[in-house]
Amino acid sequence: MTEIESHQPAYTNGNSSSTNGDHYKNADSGYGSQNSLPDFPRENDPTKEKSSNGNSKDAVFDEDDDIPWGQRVKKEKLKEPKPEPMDEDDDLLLKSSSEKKRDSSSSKKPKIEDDDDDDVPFIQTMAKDKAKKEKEDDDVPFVQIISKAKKETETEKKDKEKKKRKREESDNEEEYKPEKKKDKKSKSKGEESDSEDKKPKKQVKKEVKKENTTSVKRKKKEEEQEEVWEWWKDEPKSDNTIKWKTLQHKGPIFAPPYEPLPSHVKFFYDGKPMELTPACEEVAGFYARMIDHEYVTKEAFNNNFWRDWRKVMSVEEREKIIDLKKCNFAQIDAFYKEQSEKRKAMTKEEKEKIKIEKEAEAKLYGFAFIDGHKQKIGNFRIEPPGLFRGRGGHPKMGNLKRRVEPEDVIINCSKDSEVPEPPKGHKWKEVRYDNKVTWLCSWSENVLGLNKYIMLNPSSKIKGEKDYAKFETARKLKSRINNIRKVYRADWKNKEMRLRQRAVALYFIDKLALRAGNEKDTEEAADTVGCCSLRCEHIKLHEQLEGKDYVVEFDFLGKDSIRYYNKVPVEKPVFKNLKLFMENKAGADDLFDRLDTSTLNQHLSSLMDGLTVKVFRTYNASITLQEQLDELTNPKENTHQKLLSYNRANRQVAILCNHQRAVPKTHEKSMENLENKIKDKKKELKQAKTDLEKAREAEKEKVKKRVDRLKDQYKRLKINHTDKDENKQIALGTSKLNYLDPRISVAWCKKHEVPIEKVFNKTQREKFRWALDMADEEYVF
DNA sequence: ACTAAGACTTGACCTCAATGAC
DNA sequence: GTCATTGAGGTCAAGTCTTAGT
Repeated sequence: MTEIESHQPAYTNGNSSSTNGDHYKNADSGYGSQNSLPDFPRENDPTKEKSSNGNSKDAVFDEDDDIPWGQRVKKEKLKEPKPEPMDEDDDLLLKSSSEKKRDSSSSKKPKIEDDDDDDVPFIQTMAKDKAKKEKEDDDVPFVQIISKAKKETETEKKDKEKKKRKREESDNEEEYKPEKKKDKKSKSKGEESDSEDKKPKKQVKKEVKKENTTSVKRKKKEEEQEEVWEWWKDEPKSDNTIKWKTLQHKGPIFAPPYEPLPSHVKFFYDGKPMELTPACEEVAGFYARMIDHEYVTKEAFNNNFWRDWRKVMSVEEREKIIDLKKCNFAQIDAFYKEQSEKRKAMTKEEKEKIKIEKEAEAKLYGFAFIDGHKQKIGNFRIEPPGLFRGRGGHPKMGNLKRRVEPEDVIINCSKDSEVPEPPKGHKWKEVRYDNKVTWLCSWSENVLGLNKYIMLNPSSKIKGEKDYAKFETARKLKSRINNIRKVYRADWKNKEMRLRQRAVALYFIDKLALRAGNEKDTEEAADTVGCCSLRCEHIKLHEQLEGKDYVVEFDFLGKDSIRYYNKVPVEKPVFKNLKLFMENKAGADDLFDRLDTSTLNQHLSSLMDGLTVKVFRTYNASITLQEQLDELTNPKENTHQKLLSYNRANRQVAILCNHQRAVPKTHEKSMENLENKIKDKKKELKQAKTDLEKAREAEKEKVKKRVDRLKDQYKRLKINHTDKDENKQIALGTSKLNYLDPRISVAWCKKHEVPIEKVFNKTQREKFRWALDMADEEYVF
């Protein structure tokens, strides 16, 4: 019999379902982040000892540090709430003033060098003690930093040289120009409008200009290779339903065919080896490869797998294999593990060979030509078959995701382009010429029946333009937000329930950056919610909690079944309305029963062109970054310290958006290691200081340098430690990539003379090329 | 008006290679 | 050299929002 062991999951968050109470366990292991806009003092995470002693706002509770949050609440004296009719105007006036507070409170935020921890966001307080010690050694010379910077630029140089060599090698093979010519040819055929012609002309002009300069050759080569389409310098186009004029590409790369297992690798049924047909064996292999994963401990996963596996079995197999528990996949599992070990152990040459092959493939299939411009494709490989890995309590987890054949694939390209060839002996499902969409290929996935697409990379014009537009909409919201807030505040006392619900929901969306919360099919997806789909069971109302009035306690599973847990003081009319909405309802009833996302979005678009729920998330994320950067950055500090501030600002956004990440198992150990290093460094530094005192005059200078160097190293370690610790369960990447107007970061870098590479990696720089080019240090979101 | 499908963005997870520590 | 750690990049699921269909 196979061991279907109950392995410890590698990651612990996200997989709890709301029905079994698992997520409360998760909460105790540190997942409740307290998030709201920064103007709300962030409460300490009850689950972390470290965090509970830093924030003086919560000083009342210091004595209770070890008491679970829930119990603290009981300890609190419950003041009798004054039942006031919510419709009264003075009631609302009261809120307006607190709203004002919200707008100005941000200026109260402390600088990080400030010793006073009042108001420090909870995560920052975690490293408070250490940060304080750090302050002793405030004046550290720049020597080390400079030398490190040098090192980095040197490696970067090397890197560039390597790349250049590569480029030069490949330069002869493929030229971009012919494609351009082709494009022009097709244009001269008369299909294209002349307005479209403007863009390529501009580009050409630029190239010609360069040719007249001295170092023509190299520059030209580089330019051609990288081909930056500076679309943001072009006139904005009038019709954005047309996504392209010409589109040409090579189609997708399919998953390699299944390679049957070598004969010595056996599947065992009921203790006896059993030969499987290739189709059956392949699916068995999918399962075998997941044997270590938490998935195989889940009933739904096993059931779904079992059902689908049986479908691909031959009649004989189906007759014989009747119990999953009697299946032993151990040898198959071992075989695939061995394979991956082998891959790791390959020589440099072998690895290099594979790399080159992949690059060649990417060169051919990884680019499309849009309106004559070469553009990177995002995902040119079709998803391989496997078992569906739905997250949270997804009802379809473990279902077989079948292999996609060319016969499933629709190709989209322009009529006059070379239509990609299907693999030999195959046909495309369809070739269409739809320039109202941006995808190059599509197919329908069998588990949920949804369409999948091959689309362009974020660095492409098509994606970039949209991204740019997104941030422009968010900026427009900035100029309208006061008015919009006024509108929804007024609606809190609207006669119509539906409008009141809308107004309260909008308040949450604005204040907490919640997602919209579309309705979901419970048969097809995990039970997760957003704002509009919140149910009564997801919030608790506290007239008083932790010294604050009218606190709403949120606890629900959001996107990807990530838990959202937050206690938020709200304004009184909101609180009263919530009470009203929940009257005579059961836990599973919708909180906003008269509201859905389309109604809400319709309303929003009537308030401002292009406004949807999502825009609030973008707006709040970006404005938070900007405010936090202004507050946290100290121009006197060195680059490292500034970067810590940047990360902290970024982190505030990630907290707001509830972007969590699983804490790696190795985290504690890794922190311990760092702490040891810090201790060692401190000793070393102490020694050096003593040496300095004893040193003779001639040697003083030398020893002084050593002390300085050590000081710097010590400090850097500390910063590293702080940053890491604060970051342990917060993921910064998502917000950086999707919510933060990149121009804010670019401007900050310019203003504070921080190299942009420290903030955006290569991919991010490519995606945000438009922002790098556009923003100066004056840029204001 | 309502639902379903389609298109596109957002998001966590995962792999792998580079790097650093020893 | 080995091993652990990190970060980039890739993967693909899960959202949002729009559009099409009835």
